[in-house]
This record gives sequence, C-alpha cells and structure tokens, in this order.
Amino acid sequence: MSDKITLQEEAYLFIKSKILNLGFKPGEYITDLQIAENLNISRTPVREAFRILEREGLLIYEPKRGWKVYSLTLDDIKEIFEIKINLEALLAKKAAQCTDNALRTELKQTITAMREAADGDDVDSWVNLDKSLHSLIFTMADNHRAMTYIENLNDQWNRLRIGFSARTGRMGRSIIEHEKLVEAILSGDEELAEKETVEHLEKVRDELTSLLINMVLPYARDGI
Amino acid sequence: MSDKITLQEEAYLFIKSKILNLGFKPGEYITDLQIAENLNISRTPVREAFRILEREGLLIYEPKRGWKVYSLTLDDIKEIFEIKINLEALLAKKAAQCTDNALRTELKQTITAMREAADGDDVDSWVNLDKSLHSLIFTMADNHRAMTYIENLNDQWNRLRIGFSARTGRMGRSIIEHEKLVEAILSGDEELAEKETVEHLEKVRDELTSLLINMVLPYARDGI
DNA sequence: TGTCAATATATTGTATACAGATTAACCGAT
DNA sequence: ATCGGTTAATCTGTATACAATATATTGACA
Repeated sequence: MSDKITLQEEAYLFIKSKILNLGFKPGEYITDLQIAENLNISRTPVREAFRILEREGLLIYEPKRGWKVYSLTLDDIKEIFEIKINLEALLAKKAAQCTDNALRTELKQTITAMREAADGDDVDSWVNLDKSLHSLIFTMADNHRAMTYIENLNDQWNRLRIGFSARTGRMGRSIIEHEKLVEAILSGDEELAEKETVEHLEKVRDELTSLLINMVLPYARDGI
Repeated sequence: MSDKITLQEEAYLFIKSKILNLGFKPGEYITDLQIAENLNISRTPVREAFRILEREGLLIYEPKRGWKVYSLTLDDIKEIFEIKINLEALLAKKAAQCTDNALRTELKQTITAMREAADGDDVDSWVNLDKSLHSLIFTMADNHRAMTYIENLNDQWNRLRIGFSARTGRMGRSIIEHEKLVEAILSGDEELAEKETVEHLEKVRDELTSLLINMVLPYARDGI
C-alpha cells in the first residue's frame, strides 16, 4: 500500500536510471539543486544519492567543478571486462557444482524459452529471459557479493549498447553460446562452463571494443 | 599547507578507522548524531559518510533500527575469499606479464627486504613491506578497479586479525610463499604466479576460518 | 509488584538557512 | 570591440530547524 521509499532512494533511482538510459550523458555535469528541483525535493537526499552513485562509478566528483556523469575510456572497458570475465567464469564454475534440482529445472526451462524467443525474433522476451538466466546462474553459484560486483560492472558499461543497436544480429549467435553454457552447467562440467563463459564474454568485449573504436569514439565529443 | 579535507571526508575516515580497528565493534549501533557530536560537526556530512560506508559493506542500515557496524558470518568469509582469490590470481597473472623494468627491480628489492625483516623478526617492517609488495604487484597488473575491489574486500575482513594475533608464526611461512610468488612473476610464468597466489590465499583463508570456528565464534556475542 | 497508557526523549528524514568560493554577467575605460 | 574589474548569480559544504516516528520513561491503577 504505502510506497515506503525514501526521497534519498527516489533520487538515487532517478539519477541512476537517467544515467543508464543516457538521459544524463557521459561527461555531463549535474548539480544537486537541479535534481532536487526536478523531483521537488530538497538537496539533502540528493547529495546522499550522489555519494552512493560515486561509489558505484556512475558519477565522479571533480573538486571545484562539480558532479559529472562518468565517461568511460577504452582502458575502463578493458578493466571492466577483465574483472567481469573472471568473476562470471568463477560463478559459472560454481553453478556447475550446484545440485539444487529446482534451480536446475528452472535453468533448463529458461534456456528452452530463450531458444523459442530467438527463433521467433522476440527481442523483448529475449532480453527478459537473458536477465532471468543470468540471475539463475548467479543464484546457483551462491556468491551474492560477486553477483553484486558483476551487476555494478554491467551498470558501468551497458549504456554503451543503447547508443547503437548492438543487439542486432547477436541474438542468433548468442543463443548457441548460452545453450552451450547451460549444457555445461547442467552436466556439472566446471571447466567447460568456465571456458564457455570466458569465450562468450570475450566475444562480447571484442565486438563492443571494435564498435567503439570504429563507430562511437570518432564522434564522441563528451566521452562515452 | 591547507588540509583541504571536507568534514564529510573527516567523518568517513574517522568512522572507517574506528570500524577497522574495532573501536566500533561488529553489531554495534551508531547514530549520526553521536558521530557528529564526537567530531563537533553537524549531522549532514556524517550522513553522507554513512552512505559511502554502507556501499563499502562496513555499515548496514536496518530500517527502523538504525546504522549497525556490519558483522560477518562464515558465509561472508567464504564469499569474500572466493572473490579475493579469484581477483588476486588474475592480477598475479597479469603482473607476470609486466615488462616494466623499474617495477620489476622494485619488486625484487622489496622481497629482499621482506626476507630480512622476516629473518630479523621485525614485524612492523614486515607489515609495511607486505603492503608495498602487494601494491607493487597491483601496479604491475594494471587494473585499478580490481585493486580497489580487493582493498575493499580486505577492509571487510581484516579487523578479524586484530582480535587475536593471527600474524604470530605466519611471517616465517609467509615469506617463503611470497618469495615463490615474486619469483614466478619475475620469471614471467603466469600460470605459476596464479597458482602460488591461489595456494597462498587458500592457506590464509583456511587458517582464518578455523581460528574463527574454534576461537572466536564461540565467544562472539555480537557477531564478528 | 506487574501492567498499561500517557508522556517525554531520541532518532531519523527532510527542508531550509547561510557563509565561502567560484563562475557568469555586466559595465565603463581604453 | 576588448580588457579589467566590480557586482551579481550559482553552487557547494555545512549547520540548523522541524515534523514524524520510534523508543524509553514514568506513574497510576489493578
């Protein structure tokens, strides 16, 4: 009944969603007052939200200049994917050790549904199922902190996908990679699960990197 | 000349150091007013510090109850070391690829000094050199984000060492493990560097875990 | 003495106030 | 028009104010 959300949380969610959806662009400066007026609240909760977003790497405070939406460099992408690949590989390996039958069944069902979405070119379903699949794998891997780190890393770069239609064409190839990963996990083959994860994510990284180099960076005035 | 530190930073550093040194104990509740009065400042900067420390996993906010110093469970230790081992192994591997001669020389000098400190039973020097060594390896590994994650993970559990003298006796064995790691890095043997790191950290984890189970948890009323 | 309501106290979330510093706007002199 | 400098507008950091809620205290009554 009551939406017991604090104004601090509201500000946090508002700013975060703006940044992730490019409503606030990389390199753009924002002020607490601007957000506060926008949301019809005071500066106090906004400033607390700023601190959190700074810790998440989405905002950066430049002394004497103000709060800036963090803009990524190619080195950042390298760092982010290096960690992401390592952690996701770890979690894939651990998921392969999971014996919880309910989770294993759910995983099986999800990959089947993804196959259908891919065959039917249903991008929206695909995106949702993809989220479910990964959160399932994370649950099976049973390391909540690692999952949080990975989600945070994704928040840092995912907006790059919005600028151009990176999804186009990927779904078809991606389903095969996902199927191979799920198969490896369900068969309990840790090493294979790890390997599939690494290979998949390296492909994502490489595609992203070359797209950035060729199509985004040449036109990006305010960073990415 | 000017200590251009903001009161928010002062509060952050104060609370963090208190938590890390067990001045604020795990499970203890603290209020913004209490900190503010302690430092003779207002609540506003303290609240911002709270938000940051929450994101770092040192404080946790319990709705309707207040801010509590996070207290670890054995599962937390498991999670933390799983990630720590994974990331440090990655960095060791990358450090082994480093060709920067200045850094390599510094590494060599540091491990030599550590050997001397170990032989001379100079614990203070050892602790400092150990810090230098790891920060050197992190520099060689060239992934600043990963280093930050590792440091944050360490902040989460290191206070456990304070309660009991976990260092006792470890220095002698530890120097050998460190020497083997440095040798692997300098020889450029990625796989070995990774292996030494994992084995070393697994030992640390196991010692810590058994100490906790046997000597700390039985007497810990307010968590660890 | 134990229970419960009534009241006081503390604590949080949020708004507002205000000083210091920075940036932008203006304006007259060259 | 350009420069230097003065003033005005912003923005940040911090303090304080205040309402709502939760916790603790008190005390009257069974």
